[in-house]
Amino acid sequence: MGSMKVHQLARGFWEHEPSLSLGCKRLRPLAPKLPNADTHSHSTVSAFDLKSFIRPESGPRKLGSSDEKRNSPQVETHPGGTRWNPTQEQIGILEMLYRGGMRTPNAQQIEQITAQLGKYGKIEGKNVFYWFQNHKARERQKQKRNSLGLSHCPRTPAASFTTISLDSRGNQLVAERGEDSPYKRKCRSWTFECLEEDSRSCKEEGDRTLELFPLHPEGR
Amino acid sequence: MGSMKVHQLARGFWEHEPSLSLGCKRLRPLAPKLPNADTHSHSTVSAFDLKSFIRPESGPRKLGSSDEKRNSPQVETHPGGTRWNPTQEQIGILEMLYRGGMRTPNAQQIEQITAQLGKYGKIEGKNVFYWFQNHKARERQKQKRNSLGLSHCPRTPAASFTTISLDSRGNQLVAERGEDSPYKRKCRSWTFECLEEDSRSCKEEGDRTLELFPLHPEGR
DNA sequence: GCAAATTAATGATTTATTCAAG
DNA sequence: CTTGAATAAATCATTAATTTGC
Repeated sequence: MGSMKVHQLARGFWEHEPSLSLGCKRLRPLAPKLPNADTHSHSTVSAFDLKSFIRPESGPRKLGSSDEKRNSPQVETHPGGTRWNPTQEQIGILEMLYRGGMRTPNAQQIEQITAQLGKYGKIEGKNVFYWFQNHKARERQKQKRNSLGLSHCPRTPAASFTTISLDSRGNQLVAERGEDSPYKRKCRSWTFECLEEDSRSCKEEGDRTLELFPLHPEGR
Repeated sequence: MGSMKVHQLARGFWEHEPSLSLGCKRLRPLAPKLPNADTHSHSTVSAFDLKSFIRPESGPRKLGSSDEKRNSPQVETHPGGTRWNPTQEQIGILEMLYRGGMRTPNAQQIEQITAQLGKYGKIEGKNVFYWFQNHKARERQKQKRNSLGLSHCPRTPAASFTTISLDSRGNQLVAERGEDSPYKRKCRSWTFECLEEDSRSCKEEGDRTLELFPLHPEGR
């Protein structure tokens, strides 16, 4: 939960290259526009709240104590807690789900999976998200590579959707593939969180939460 | 607060295809695709504190009264409120920051920006995130297109990093570009949330909030 | 002058790549 | 070398602009 600390030294800053080889995509018309129209409108939806949990504490350094539930038998270390280090059970369940047909779990599913897997070790929703993302991509690559020798790719059996649930008693996760129905919907909303951990800022006080703007009460 | 409802009918489900034409891009399907639906599940959990704001109520329909600030002169409608529709002020500030050099704000910066822009209209952190993502990408495209006629691309002046801050008194956002430091760090953590809103469910009572899981009290 | 029909922008997602920790 | 993490490119989907037919 909370505090995850990912640090990464940014490389240049992805200014990838100027490569002119853009190809043949479709160039979108993209005429310049000049919207400046008058004040536009507005608002729409939502707003949620992003909880600003930025837990100031947690020195950038070692810590490794923050987790409460670390009981997992797993050896893993993740001392400084840098990146998720899945336990066997976690991987097993994920693979099971994948084999069951799950490819891109929606937010709710991710939540559930995360909760389940959390019993076996530290994990966050994004880890699950990424896992599926990566696993899917890598399986595809692998298959593509293999297909060079094979005739035509078998194509994954199902294009249907999968819902996970669990048996009421066993606390078992169950992935069932459903047929496609008329609508599919997916939404996800994110809350950004970051514990900053700059080399310099870490010695500062938490974070200033001052009001940046004059505070137009009214707003648009 | 809370309550955001994003609904969107998903298209198939990106099961992209094994399309053999990997060499070239994939052309826009263009064909209508029929969405399918799914029943999903759900429950909540969450590893973090995500407040399970899934407010059952709030019919998908009109509402449109929720905003307090609706006095905007704009004609607007944003009835169902689907996607963020930035106001002029918001765009202006974002562009200012962009011109100031900000390209990929980190989570804290996003929070601050969001808080500020929220004064001018409804907005969420992800909108800010996406805005920068899109704006950056599109500026790049534009430049690339232009560079065809020009000699060499000027390349954006700085690859350095930008931090926003605000002057302690003025409540002004200030974007300052810093030189690159040895470390750059960026982390973001997401909280997944989803309120389902199926075409059918909308006429139903809110949403099923069944507990899929046994509810292991412990959950990580 | 409006409002449906088109088109241009652009918000939101997904996929492909890249980077680096272990 | 494997694979978690993160960014950028490619797409998709909606909304605002515009255009067009009454």
